[in-house]
Amino acid sequence: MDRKSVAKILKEIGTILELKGDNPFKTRAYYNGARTIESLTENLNNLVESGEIANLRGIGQALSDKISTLIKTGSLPYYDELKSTIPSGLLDMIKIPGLGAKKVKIVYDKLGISSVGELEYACRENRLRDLEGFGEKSQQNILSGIELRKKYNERFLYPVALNESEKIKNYLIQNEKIIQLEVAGSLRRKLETVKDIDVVCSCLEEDRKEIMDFFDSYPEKLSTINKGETKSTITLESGINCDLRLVEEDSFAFLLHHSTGSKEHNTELRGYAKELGFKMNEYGLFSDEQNIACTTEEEIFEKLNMDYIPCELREGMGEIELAQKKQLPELYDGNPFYGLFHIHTTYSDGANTIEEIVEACQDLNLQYVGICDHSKAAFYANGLNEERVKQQHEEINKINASLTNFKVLKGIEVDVLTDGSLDFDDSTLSEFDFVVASVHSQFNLSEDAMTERIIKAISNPFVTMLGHPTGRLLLGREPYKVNMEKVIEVAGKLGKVIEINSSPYRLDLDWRLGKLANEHGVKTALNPDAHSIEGLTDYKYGIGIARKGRFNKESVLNTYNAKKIESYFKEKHPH
DNA sequence: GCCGTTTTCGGCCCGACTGTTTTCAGTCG
Repeated sequence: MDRKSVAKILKEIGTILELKGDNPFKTRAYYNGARTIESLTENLNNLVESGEIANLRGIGQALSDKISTLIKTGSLPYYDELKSTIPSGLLDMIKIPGLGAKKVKIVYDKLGISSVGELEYACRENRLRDLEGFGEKSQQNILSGIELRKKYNERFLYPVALNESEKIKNYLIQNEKIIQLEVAGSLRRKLETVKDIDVVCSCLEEDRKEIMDFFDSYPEKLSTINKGETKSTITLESGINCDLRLVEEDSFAFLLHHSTGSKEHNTELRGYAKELGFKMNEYGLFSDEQNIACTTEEEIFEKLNMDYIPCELREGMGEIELAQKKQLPELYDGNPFYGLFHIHTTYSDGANTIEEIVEACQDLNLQYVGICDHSKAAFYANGLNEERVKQQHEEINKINASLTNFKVLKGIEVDVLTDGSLDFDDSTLSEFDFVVASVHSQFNLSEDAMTERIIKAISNPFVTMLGHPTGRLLLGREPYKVNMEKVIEVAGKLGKVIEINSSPYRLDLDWRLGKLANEHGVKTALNPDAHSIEGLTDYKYGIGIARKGRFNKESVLNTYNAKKIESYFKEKHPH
């Protein structure tokens, strides 16, 4: 059993305990344990084997026993028994907005409802309305929650949410009563998918009502979820919820921090502040009844005697401890950025010619571009055979001869076949400046087979980079099963690059593995995997992910200037 | 269930809003 499955089971135990009305702190202990396991970079099997598992923060005797049982036997009697005490549908019901453990329990106990379908039916028959603690409104809210869930599947791609946030920002800044305004939340953390948009503002107390009315009159509003004096939520026509919170100027930095951090980051930081004798909330930092003024987030961290934590890191994944020790890594900030790799052209499935791509890259002030069309196994994408590779190289030679201060690099996105071999032989591969190896078929192998397949592919001396390592399509397709820990380890040993595929549909390498990649000295490249000129600038999404993954400037290949990248590839090229 | 430089018990982050109540529980972030 793998790390993710263990985490999922622990989380589910937490939810079931919550449904059964068990001690809320016990419930939380399971959630915390799940999170710890989920964000592990060490191999879980090894930790269990050595017994170190019990030393992890948040994992005590009980949890370490259960995790060990899961790892060793693949199942957990405690979990199975617990699960058999409640219908599985309750676990779905709890995901509906407005329904928590307590209310699900009431609905189940009083009406015998044990699935979302039954719940919807009961709402339509007005059977929830008369339950204690429920009413007309809650019945209606649950019903629209079910509808919305069906329609929008809960999360949105980063650029979709970003676009919506910019529109609402442009709308709100027209209101002159607003003093400061920022978009916070997971958008500001540059998370790959986003559930809602959090906007924070400062204003005078007497202007709150007017601003909230203005927010509620947003032309692209679909409906109002709640509307208070300092906090309101609306649903946009696109289906995304948007929160607005208002505070006075003195509290703005605190609210901005509060609304930016993940729940876990905030919980941990407040706990730490408390250890130092402070109380911290979205309004300020307090020592006894004394208010400690901060006008920027930088000052807040300073007052807490820790490094400033960049937004992208505020996930509650160990950044607070590092900041306390003043050991936060220096993150790549997008500068310098000299060139792109992994660009498709009309030779395979791209929309633009090499020349058009070159021109667009020059407009972006880049020094080089790596052309990477598909290889012959990708017949669906008009992949290149050996003959057309030659043609393309001749064309690139001509273009290069005509260019000053810009270089076209010869790359290829070569298909990794089922057995891990590549669909060009070494003599063809040797013609390229660099080679990206990607899996495009046979996603359903076992984890072992897939891991072996990918490791074999990157072990080919001509392969420079691994392309989209898990094949996931965000909100669309699950990653294929692969032991990325092993892949990263091998990539580190062999000096192979793992791309951060920067297409907003992929953002793969997952940033959660960045820490491990760094530990193994693996470099990355922010590859837009562009299939048109418009896609070239997708690399900017990769910058956010690289920061979340804690990559520094030196670990990002795009920071190499033309001269340096050419000599890097030459050095890596087997002779 | 976890944790400990006030350690083996008694804490465990904190506040806004809603819908239901008639002072608050539940949910959410």
